[in-house]
Amino acid sequence: MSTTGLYQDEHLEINLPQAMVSVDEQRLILTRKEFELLAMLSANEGEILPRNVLLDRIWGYSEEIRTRTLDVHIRRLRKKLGLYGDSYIQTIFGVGYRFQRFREPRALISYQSPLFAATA
Amino acid sequence: MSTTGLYQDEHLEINLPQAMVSVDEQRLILTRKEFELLAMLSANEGEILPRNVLLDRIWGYSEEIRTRTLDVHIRRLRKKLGLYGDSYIQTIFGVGYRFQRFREPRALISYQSPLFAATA
DNA sequence: CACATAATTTACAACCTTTTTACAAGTTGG
DNA sequence: CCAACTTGTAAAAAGGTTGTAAATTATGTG
Repeated sequence: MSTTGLYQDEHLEINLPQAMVSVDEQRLILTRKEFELLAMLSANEGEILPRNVLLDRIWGYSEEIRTRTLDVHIRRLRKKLGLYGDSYIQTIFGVGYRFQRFREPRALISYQSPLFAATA
Repeated sequence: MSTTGLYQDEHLEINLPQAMVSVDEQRLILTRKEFELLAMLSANEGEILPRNVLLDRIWGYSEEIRTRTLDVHIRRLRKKLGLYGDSYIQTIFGVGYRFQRFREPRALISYQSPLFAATA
């Protein structure tokens, strides 16, 4: 996301200054925490945000606090993002989460190494 | 809304200098407070106006004053705006209110994942 | 593979905010 | 002074937000 606080791609539009988010032209109603979470993630597009950083910045929680609150909020956010939820918000196992720009799904390409090709 | 103090769309027309508001060509009779509220909101189209700002600017109330006056006036205003009341004046939970331009409702698009499409 | 750890998911309860209704006091104009 | 209108408040009802618990599923490691 740029420093203007705007993000836009084929499906998703985020306007941080105006606190507006749309998916496929459809306005999304986010709660404050959901919005803060998406804001923080998308403002750092492509960067991995560790759990403890998110919990600190958004909740003010220190490391000692054991909670699943972040996970649940991630879930709610993904759900509201609909079809694309999982594609925009990636889980980095054991570390945190990352927002990534939408990428058109590509057909998978098979590769058969000539080295191991069966001989007729 | 522009700096001219005019707002107009498919259904609603607001003329601040002349203090005239119409919905679907029908003149609306607003009380002073209702008008001030709509004026302030519409003059800041798209912007979230926090409760405390509205209460300060329109009522001169400081933060300490606990009152539901704003909510009740919002209600009366929405009611006079008729069918579109809720669409023009959005509630930002825990924050305030926002005036937004009318948006034609869009038809929802169904999506059938090819992965789960029934095979004929 | 078995185990430990992490994340996902669902459901729920507590808490807080807004909405709605009704009423009473205040105001205005004839 | 009366009638109609405006305004603010109280209180109940409705609704939204948030964190947690707990069961389930996924992931990584030896």
